[in-house]
Order: sequence, then C-alpha cells, then structure tokens
Amino acid sequence: MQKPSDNLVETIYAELRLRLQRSDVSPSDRLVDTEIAGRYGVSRVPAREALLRLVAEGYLVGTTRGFALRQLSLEDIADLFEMRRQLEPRAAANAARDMTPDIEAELTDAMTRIEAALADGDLRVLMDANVDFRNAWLNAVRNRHMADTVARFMNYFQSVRLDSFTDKDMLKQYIDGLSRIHAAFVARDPVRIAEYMTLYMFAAEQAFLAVRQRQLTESETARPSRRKKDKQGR
Amino acid sequence: MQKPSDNLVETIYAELRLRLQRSDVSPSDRLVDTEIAGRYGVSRVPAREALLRLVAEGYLVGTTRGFALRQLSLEDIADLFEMRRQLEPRAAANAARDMTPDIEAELTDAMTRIEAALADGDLRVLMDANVDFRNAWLNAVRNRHMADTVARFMNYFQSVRLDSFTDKDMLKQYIDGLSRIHAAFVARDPVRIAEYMTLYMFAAEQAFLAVRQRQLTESETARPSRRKKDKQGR
DNA sequence: ACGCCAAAATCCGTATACCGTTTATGCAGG
DNA sequence: CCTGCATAAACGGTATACGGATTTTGGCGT
Repeated sequence: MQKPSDNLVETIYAELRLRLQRSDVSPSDRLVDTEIAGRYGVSRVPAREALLRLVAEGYLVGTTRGFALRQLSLEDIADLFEMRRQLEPRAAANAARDMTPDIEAELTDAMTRIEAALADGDLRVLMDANVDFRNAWLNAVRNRHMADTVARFMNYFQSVRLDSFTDKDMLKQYIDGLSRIHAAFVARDPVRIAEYMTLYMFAAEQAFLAVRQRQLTESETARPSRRKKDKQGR
Repeated sequence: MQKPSDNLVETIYAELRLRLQRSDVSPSDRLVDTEIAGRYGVSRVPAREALLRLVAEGYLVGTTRGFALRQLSLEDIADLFEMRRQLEPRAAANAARDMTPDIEAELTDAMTRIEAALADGDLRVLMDANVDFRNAWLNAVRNRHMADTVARFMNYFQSVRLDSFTDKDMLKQYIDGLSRIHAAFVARDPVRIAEYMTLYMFAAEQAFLAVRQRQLTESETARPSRRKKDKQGR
C-alpha cells in the first residue's frame, strides 16, 4: 500500500533531494533534465518537473545552461539562520516533549555512529549519521508543517556542510553541541533543548559564515574553464 | 529588465495564487489544466506546472478529477497557527524596525480602506484592502526568507477568510486588532507590535477553528449526485 | 597572433499526442 | 425503481517534437 514510487516525478524529486542532502552535488555541477531523464530511463518531463520543484523550494537555480546549486550569499545565511533560531529551538522542544522510545533509540544510534565517525575521521559516514540524527528528532515533531519547514531551512546548509567540517576544531565543537543536545533529548528536557539549540544555532551561523566567506574570496581567483563531463548513453 | 512575466508558468502561477488570495476559488471548484491553458491560450504544460507548484506549496491538492483547494483539518489549523505565532510577531517587529515612510503610507491607506469597507459592509473590498495591508508590512521585512515563509502560512487562510467574516462580531474584533497593530506600526514600536500580533494570532486561531468546525458539520448533509454504496434516509 | 563573426551545439520553454486510471453515463436485467 | 455492468468521457501522467536563446566552437579577416 505504501506507494512512494507511484509517479516518476516524486521518485526523481526524492532521489535528487537526497543527493542534495548528502552533498552529492557540488556547486560546479550542472543538473540537466535530459541527463537525469536518461539516467532513469524516462522522458524529460518528470525530470524537469522534479528540478523545477527544487528550484521553487530554493535549493537550485535555473541557469541558461542547466540547473545548479543555489549559492547562498552572506546575507542569505544570516537571514536563514534568523529563521532557524526562530523555529528550531521550538521544534526541538516539541520533539523532546513528544519523544517516543523508538525515536530515542534512533537518536542514540545516530549519535553513536557520529562519534565513531568522528574518531575515524570519516566525513561521509559522519554526514549520513548526522542526517539520520536530524531526521530522527524531526520525526518526533507532531506538527508536520513545523517539521517540514524546519527541514527545508536545514537543507539549505546540508549541501555545503562538508566544507565546514574541514576545520577540525569546528567539527569537534559541532559534535560536542550535538552530544549535549542528544543528552537533553534523552532527559526529555524541552527547556534545556531549546536553550542548547539556540546556542548551537549561533555557533553554526558563525561557522557557515566563515566557510562561505572563505569560499567567496577563494573563488575570486578561480575562473573555471569549461569541463567536459563524460557522457553515458543507454 | 524588470520582467518576471518572462515565462508563462510564472505568469499563470502568479495569477492563480492571486485568485487564491482573493478567495476567487471556492472549495467545490476544480482547477483543470486544460481549462486554464485554454483561458490563457497556451498549452497544458505551463498551466500544469503552475498547478503542480501550488500543490507543492500546499495550497492545492491533486485529485483524480482536477485540482482542488486543500481543505484544512482542525489539526492543520492548530499546527499552522503554532507556526504563525512563532513567526509573525517576530516578522512584524522586524517590519516595524525597518519601516519606511512609503510603506507606512501604504499601510495607512490600506487601513483607511479597510475601515471604510467595514462601514459599507463590503466584504470584497475589505478583503482586498486586507491583503494590501498584509503585503505592505511584509514588504518592510528585510529578511525575504522570513517574509516569504510568513506569506505562505498566511495564504493558507486567505482562501477561507470570507467565511469567518460572516459573523459580524468577529469581523469587528478582527478590524480592531488590525487597527491596534497599525497604530503600533506608525509608532515604530517593535515590542508592542510583537505583543499585539501574538494576541491577534490567538484570536484568529479561535475564529478559524470555529468557522472550519461549522463547515465540517454542515457538509455532513450535503451529498449531491447518485450514490451506489451508501443509502440516504427515506 | 588576435579578435570578430558566423555556424553549431546545448539546453530551457512550450506544444502536441498518447495512454492508463478513475469517474460518469447509459442500458439491460431484477 | 433499483442494481449491475459495459461503455464513454474526463483528467492526470508521460513521451516526443519544435523553437528560441545562449554559449561554445571554428575559421576568417586584419
């Protein structure tokens, strides 16, 4: 009865969004409907509609040459974090209030994997576990409108998060914050959750601003020549 | 090149959303792509994409027989107002802080028209002026992500607002709340704005819940066309 | 060598056509 | 009259095709 694969647009959209969440798409990549359509063995229409939806949601921008990751300006980052500060502490507090044992187990599992990945220095695993952690507590939020909106604002940053993790100190600080939040979730303490989350938001904003600023100054020099992507037919 | 009307999808989308904002679409209406395409003299594709975007944003739902207004459940209303309480007081406070003379003039003009319409009992004019008032202060919000998100949550209710206005007492109360908010905008008082807006949100939630509940009980009886399974009382 | 311009390629936007599913309609049997 | 069933209509989903704008490519003139 569970039919997420009912229509092609939904399938492709979900797949693409997952790729964005996992930073599988780099800022220099161009997503072209024909290429995606070919990869799924369908026509342009479903691929295009999925892309347009991602554009409407603000994840992508349409260019004259394919769709690309939206590049956040410093102002965007500040504005988006103003929203996150407004929403996430409240959402997390609600989640703590409505937490169930299964979700707590998911959270703990994800947290364990995050710390293991930190020890191993495996960024890819760390990011996946991080997404799991995030999705787990969002699932405890009863208010779906709230959970979806929060998820959307988080996703804007998911696609660049790897970069901010290149700084080891920042990464350590990030995991510490997460660990504290996890403990408060386990303790079912909505007030402290809201508090920790608020502090976490400010730290995260600084981290992303720093990362983005570095990217911007670096890209002053790099004027990319055209790169050929290998073609694959089917 | 200030032409957002470059492509057809954008044009049709904007037009349809305006119609939704102005309650030009009733819950029993069915929006069909071919019909819309015909009205604009274009093919199905742009009409369909505009409709799908409205579905993705939650304004419409796709049925097997055309697209229809999304019907908010009582839980939806409660959840959406939880979001509005979280966002609108802050957004309005920001607007008060960043208010410019032109926007204040727009606000005052809209407020004047609202009160005139109230005196005339002209609901249509009142609703239009109400949308203008709302858009005016949203334009003062520098954080576009915030303004857009707030607008989206407001729009869910714009399409049913006329109903809540059938109760004269509620209407009067509504305008009083708006008038107080307008005064605080003119006074550039972010703190009071946030306060008034919060109170206003609670009142509005009660009003919409009451309206929706009445709608739901009323629709128990309305059953057109011939049925097969379910028998009507003799 | 260098730039300028035209031809080619790429890719978005839009149009048209087909198909499958769901709903309505009409007809025959009780 | 009601019920069941077959047939038609409506509509969403998808495929394919065309056009136009923009970028790339390649060669020609200076």
